[in-house]
Amino acid sequence: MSKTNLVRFIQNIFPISDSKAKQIADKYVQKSIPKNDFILTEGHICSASHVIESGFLRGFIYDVDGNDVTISFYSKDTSAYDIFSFFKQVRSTENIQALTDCETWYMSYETMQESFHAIPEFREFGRLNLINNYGALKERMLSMIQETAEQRYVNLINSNPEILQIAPLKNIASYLGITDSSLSRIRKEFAKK
Amino acid sequence: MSKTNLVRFIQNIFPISDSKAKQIADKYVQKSIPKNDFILTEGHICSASHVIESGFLRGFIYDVDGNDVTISFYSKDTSAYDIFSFFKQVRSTENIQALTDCETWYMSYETMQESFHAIPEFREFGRLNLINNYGALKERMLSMIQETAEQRYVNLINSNPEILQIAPLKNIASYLGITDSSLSRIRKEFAKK
DNA sequence: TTCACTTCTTGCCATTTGGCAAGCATTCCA
DNA sequence: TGGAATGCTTGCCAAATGGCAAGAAGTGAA
Repeated sequence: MSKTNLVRFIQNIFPISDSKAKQIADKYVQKSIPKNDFILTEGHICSASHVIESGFLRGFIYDVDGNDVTISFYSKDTSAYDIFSFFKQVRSTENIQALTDCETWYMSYETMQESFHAIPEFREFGRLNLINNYGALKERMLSMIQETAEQRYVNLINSNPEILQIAPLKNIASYLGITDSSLSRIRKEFAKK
Repeated sequence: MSKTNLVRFIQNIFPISDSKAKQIADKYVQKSIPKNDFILTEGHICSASHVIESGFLRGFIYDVDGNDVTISFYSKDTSAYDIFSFFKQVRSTENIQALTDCETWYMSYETMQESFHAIPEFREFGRLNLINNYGALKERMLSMIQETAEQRYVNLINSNPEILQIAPLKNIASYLGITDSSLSRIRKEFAKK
């Protein structure tokens, strides 16, 4: 499979020459993930970062009452992994499962460490990627503080409409911080408008 | 003023030799910040990262309705700055203000870039610091999704009791994602227990 | 095809939180 | 020191959300 999208993904985060971007892209390995397969389960160290070529994955944890709580959705041109577990090489509390068949490009922790060392531009790419992820997480936390559930739902419609067609309602509800009953009602109200 | 705490702060994030830690600490410059002074105002690029030796600061934004929303509290042995604005050198939407007189160690963006380049251990320290901040933010977002306002309040009592004595109730309330009236009631209920 | 399972909706009611305003105490200045 | 501003509490009621359960519709597997 062509690494065109992967190269574009890299250059989108850190604008560098095609040749440098290709050199980085070469470190990634293709992988097919069948629907419902896990790329990470809780209690394990996250060993690889997956850049998604196609398909959707879902990250979730089990809360103290055993409820499945969706932490994040991963779609095309995002990286699916537990950042904290991966970079600190500690056990993850998170599960990441394919919602659909997926094609990804992955890189192991070891390869990433070596590549950080060998390719300064990759180091910078990695740093910017981290910062972008931090910024996105902060945005999301602010929306949890400031916005109503309905506003968060509308944001999700606008930013990631496909996921609403793919993930079951209860997953979307827990991602938004509400119950599936409430989301069902919000959706009904929103449809009226 | 002695850089003992600063050196310990560095080694706590990334265990390295005293001499390396001191070499990094040397890049930080002392600064006194009087109560109510701002170290960052919205619309400006965050130009420095402040490691707090003593005192408390508060980060906040104004939401669409002009309400003051507290994003974070900064206390001893944390860094006060807008990570995204600082590392990407873009305008911040955030304000950071001293809640009390503060003593800090700061480093400018330029010095940090030079030091990243010159000291590989500092680079690694910076990366770990970013990852720790990411992890803390993720924890906080999860608590917004999973926990009740009262649980979040109790968490704050346990993790940062001093801030409850220093920051006004409405700041703490918006930090927890609720109104000051609600927090006042939650506090009353909690006191009964 | 059938049967179990999942998904989604909805009704009922409880709980949590918000919005607003009044009242009181404290603090901060001029 | 007087007056304004700020901070906190509380009463009243509305709005948002949760918990639970029932039922309809869709899905998947033997």
